Amino acid sequence: MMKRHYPTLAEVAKVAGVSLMTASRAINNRPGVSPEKREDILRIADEMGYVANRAAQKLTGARTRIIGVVAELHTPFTSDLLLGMGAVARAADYEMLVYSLPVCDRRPPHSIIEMLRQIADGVIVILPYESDYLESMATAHIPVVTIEQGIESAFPSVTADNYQGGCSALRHLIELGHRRIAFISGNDRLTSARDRRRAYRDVLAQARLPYDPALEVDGDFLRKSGFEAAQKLLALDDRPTAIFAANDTSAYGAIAAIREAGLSVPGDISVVGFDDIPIASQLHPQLTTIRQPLQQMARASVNLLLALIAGLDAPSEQIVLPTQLIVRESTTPLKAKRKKEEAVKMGVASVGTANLAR
Amino acid sequence: MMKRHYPTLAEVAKVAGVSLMTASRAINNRPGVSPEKREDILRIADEMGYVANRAAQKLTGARTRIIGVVAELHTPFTSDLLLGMGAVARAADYEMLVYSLPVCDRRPPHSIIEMLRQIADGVIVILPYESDYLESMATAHIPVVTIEQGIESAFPSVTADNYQGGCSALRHLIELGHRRIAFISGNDRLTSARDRRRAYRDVLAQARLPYDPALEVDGDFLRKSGFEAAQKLLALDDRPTAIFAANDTSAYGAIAAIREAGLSVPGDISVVGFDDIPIASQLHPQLTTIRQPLQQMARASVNLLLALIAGLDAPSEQIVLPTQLIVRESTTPLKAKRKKEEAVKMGVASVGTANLAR
DNA sequence: TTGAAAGCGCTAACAC
DNA sequence: GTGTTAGCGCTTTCAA
Repeated sequence: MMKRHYPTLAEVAKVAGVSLMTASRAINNRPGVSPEKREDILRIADEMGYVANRAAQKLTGARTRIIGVVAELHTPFTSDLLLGMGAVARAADYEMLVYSLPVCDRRPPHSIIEMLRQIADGVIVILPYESDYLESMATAHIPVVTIEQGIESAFPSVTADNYQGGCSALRHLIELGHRRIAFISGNDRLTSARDRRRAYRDVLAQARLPYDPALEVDGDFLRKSGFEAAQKLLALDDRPTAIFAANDTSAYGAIAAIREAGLSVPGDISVVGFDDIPIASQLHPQLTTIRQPLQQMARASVNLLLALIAGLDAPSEQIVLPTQLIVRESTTPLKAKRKKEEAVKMGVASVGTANLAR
Repeated sequence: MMKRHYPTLAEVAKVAGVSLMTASRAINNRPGVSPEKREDILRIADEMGYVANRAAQKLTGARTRIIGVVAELHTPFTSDLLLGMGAVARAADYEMLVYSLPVCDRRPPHSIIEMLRQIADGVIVILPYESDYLESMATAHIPVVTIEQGIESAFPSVTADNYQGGCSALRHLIELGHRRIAFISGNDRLTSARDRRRAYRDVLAQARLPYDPALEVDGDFLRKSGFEAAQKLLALDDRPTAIFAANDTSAYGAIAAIREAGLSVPGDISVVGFDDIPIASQLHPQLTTIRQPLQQMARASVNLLLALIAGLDAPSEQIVLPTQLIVRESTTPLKAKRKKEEAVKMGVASVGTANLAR
């Protein structure tokens, strides 16, 4: 079952009756080989099942046509991003290998990139939440593109327009008539989180709505933090009628807390998330959210990296891609709620509570 | 910012005033170096930031201490498996690189494994649903371990005990008093799916319950198939009181269909899934399911592979790991439902079912 | 258009 | 203990 080994280029050359170099040129589609010989060599290589040894290629300083990716696999849309990147890479005749970044036990990014450097032609780093990453990467000897980091990155980077997305989310709520709108923040170590927070404050100001610090609760992008943040908000005397959560995961945490308190989404409180994770369209309620342009981010990052590899020494380029508001079930005009409240206050309880119960 | 290059072993040796080989031995922790020199060399290597070049190591036939993994990243618990495998690998001082298998555009597994062979010391393949995979892998020149494939694999493999898990799921429902239990199957090209189906039939037979083909609906592990399968089941004259879905994703699809029909889970129909995907404990209702021993599978597969790499030529070993029934909210005793039905039917009591309800 | 030689960074096998 | 030699599979350089 285990053949002795795969054929080497020398063996292919021998069978084809040419020198090593001619075979190399033919296979790498380089000039300097007569058409007949080239065809011959390619056929024989194929028959023999020849596969170029990338370790050997790399050693000589040549390209391996592999790109490396560093990513935290457990993060919700990482796999979508990776799938997209893989497709783009393959279309360019590149392979992609992923280094799975562990959550806690993290080794110096430096050494990971160094390992990938020995294999790949370039590296894309999908930055983790916890990020003292960039500093340690500074001396990479290989083209690097980062994703998910804002303008601060010293590397060429690709990111979603988090600020614009946050603005869309908030404007959507305001257009629905909401005035008391809360914000559940993400981990502010990430520029994406900071941009979303900034959008919240800016749009409130633009709309001349009062800014109430009690409505801005700290979170960390995780479900649990969304749950707890919502509990805090629900405990307020004058609780919000809408919540903008910094990401979908914490939005669903908030929804769970709202329901546990006997309230409904969007009946009592509208919720907007951010990211449009896959299950956002499947869970009940389907979540109104801001879609990250994952496919475009994947495409842009790979293309940028390939350009760097090709030697187009793009100066620290920052690509920012637009987001999209996706309106689903978790938001509703304030009007409905107003009416309901009025009904309750007027003592016409039966209708209102019947609705609430459902 | 870009230093010219990382130091090579020769350079370290030169600085340390020893020969290349002495440096190599010291760094690889091999015998044949005096303690003082060894310490010296290690210190200098560290100071110079030396990192062994794995491409070069691989070329000489030595170990790279990298394991390769082939996996479909979008499959629900793949990332958990990968996280676990990564942790185990790192604990053994191995790194792990993942090849993301595209969903459709698939290239010959052969060539993927061949690529990994040039980099890694061994490969773990998490088999995809669509699987004409194994044949094409047959000539791998490198240790290979497969996950998620049953006994048929020609390779050493690690798998969850799907049959036993299916039995637990069904017995749980029977113990709750259910007699009309439906099954929504998975993709039968996978042994895991076939084993779960077999468990369904066997336990029904063991419990002397009638087998009704109408209650066994084909699915493919996807949410949509669960949804549609449940719709078929709900359309039956005598619809089931419980459903065993071949995986959690299709179980949630079924739950969505049940709710859409105005029924409740578990009030009207109990549902058991399989896998215990992360959100199974977070969605409403929290899903009763069979937990795959992912951490153990991760551990076992890596350890098995490392053993093969170490030359312990384990004959095609098949490791089967036990699953665990996790009882949550989506299942409930039939009793409750029976009472409701009795009320509806205005007192048409059935002695036999009362006994069964226990 | 072709081929021979040198060497990428490392290790296994053999000297000393 | 230590160093020297050869070579892994390939590409780059240079010569024919």
